[in-house]
Amino acid sequence: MSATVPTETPVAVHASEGPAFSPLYQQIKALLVKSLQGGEWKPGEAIPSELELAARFRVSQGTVRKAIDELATDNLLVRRQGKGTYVATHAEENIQYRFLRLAPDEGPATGMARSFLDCRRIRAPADVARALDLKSGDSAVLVRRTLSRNERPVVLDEIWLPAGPFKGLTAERLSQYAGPMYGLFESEFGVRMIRAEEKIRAVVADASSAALLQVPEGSPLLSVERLAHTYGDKPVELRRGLYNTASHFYRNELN
Amino acid sequence: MSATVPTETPVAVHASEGPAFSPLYQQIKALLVKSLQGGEWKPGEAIPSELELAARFRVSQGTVRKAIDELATDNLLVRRQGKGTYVATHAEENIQYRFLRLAPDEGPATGMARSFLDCRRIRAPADVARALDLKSGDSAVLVRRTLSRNERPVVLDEIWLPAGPFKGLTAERLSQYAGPMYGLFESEFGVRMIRAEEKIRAVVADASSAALLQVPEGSPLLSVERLAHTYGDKPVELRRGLYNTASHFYRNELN
DNA sequence: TAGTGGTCTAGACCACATC
DNA sequence: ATGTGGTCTAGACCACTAA
Repeated sequence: MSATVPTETPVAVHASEGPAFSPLYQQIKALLVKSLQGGEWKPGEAIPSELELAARFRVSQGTVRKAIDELATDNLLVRRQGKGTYVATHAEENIQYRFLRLAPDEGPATGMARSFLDCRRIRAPADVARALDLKSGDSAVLVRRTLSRNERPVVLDEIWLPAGPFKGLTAERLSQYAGPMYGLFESEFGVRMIRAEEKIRAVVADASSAALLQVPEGSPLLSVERLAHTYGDKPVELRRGLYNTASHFYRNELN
Repeated sequence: MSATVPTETPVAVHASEGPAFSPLYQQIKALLVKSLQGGEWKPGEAIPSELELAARFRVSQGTVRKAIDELATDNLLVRRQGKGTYVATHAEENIQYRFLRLAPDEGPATGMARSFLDCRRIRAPADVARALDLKSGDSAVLVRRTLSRNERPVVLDEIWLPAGPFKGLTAERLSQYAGPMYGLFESEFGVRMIRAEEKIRAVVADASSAALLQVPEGSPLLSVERLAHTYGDKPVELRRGLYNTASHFYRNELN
């Protein structure tokens, strides 16, 4: 128990060592990320207390604290006063869709009904392969689905994933899983999404999109291309969404 | 010099005082915001050193530090190692448009050419009055302008401001001012924008928008409605933008 | 009551900018 | 050489949670 994790190799000290000085707490932060990435602590679990980590890394509590603080603002960890610090998880999140910024014009932002159209394995097109860092010819999983509110489809998503890490993903498993999709990815495939970039444009609906979203062909739609990354800024999901913004809007905060 | 600012009334101590416990550093933060709002330190100027502030508030440097840290992440202050801590300003910002999230598909994100269409004083329509917390019948300033890249218009903005604080704003002053518009608002009218929310939709161009943006009528455009706030979360600008996303996109980061 | 994170302090020293 | 912010420490005490 007390010795399962030996005192870590003391990190490089903060003496002037020529190039690339890095504060102790940044080094601790990197070590913690490594442990998270390596699965030493699983999503939803508590990590050791600050004092334990301080002993393990041979630094003061304050230094560990600063490292954890940054990981908490990065949403990799969640602090709970009196209880401990936990690995963030998509599974038990109150917010249904952590990255979905779509809100209804009126009424509460209730959950939306999912409907999976298909889930196929195909060779990744060149642009998808480029975005996901795949070699040309590598196969990918393509999932298509809609989200509806009040029986009306609002979102049409086309989700590209590298086939390797997502072996065994089927439309059935997607339908049966209750929580958010990223929760499934995390618990079943060990891929945790931590950050994403979106490129947003206005486009017009083509015939097939119009049919699926039940709008006239040529209607304006919001095109949202999301590239989601896991640890180490590795891109692992390319999601192309079309949003009907007739009674919804994409909300953003600028600071 | 040393006594121009007397020791501040010691803040409420952190004894259990029934309802609403607030950490010392939060109280310091509030006091600093008050000084910023009151103009004790102007945008671009340095605030007193951490040790000076610690003496003034009768707390430790670490407590002042934590308060300043939060104000820095809120973009109200800017820390410069070895020099001091400065009041953030829109005037001398490297980034041309702090809140504009539009990026070109190709090429660098160079500055865009502004062109002011008009600047009028009119009674605020009901929806604008509601957004800006004006009484119905209050007058407002309406500025219309375009932003162009490579001689092609990309953005058409309709900017609503409360007439009171912006007395004396004319199209001419807008055209003559070199920097970003928020820099003008800050230095000439004492209104500093701190935070904004945007609601984004896809729409189609009507006749007049299409003409100004040089696109066919019915083209898809990104509608970006921005509500910008100053200190105390007071809304002071409603900006309705139409973006041509044929060769540009709205970029967003999700954490 | 014990353990956790949260706050606050005082002091040392480092890195950076300026004179 | 001086002054600024940046890092790190050690220790005290508070607030919250759970047994």
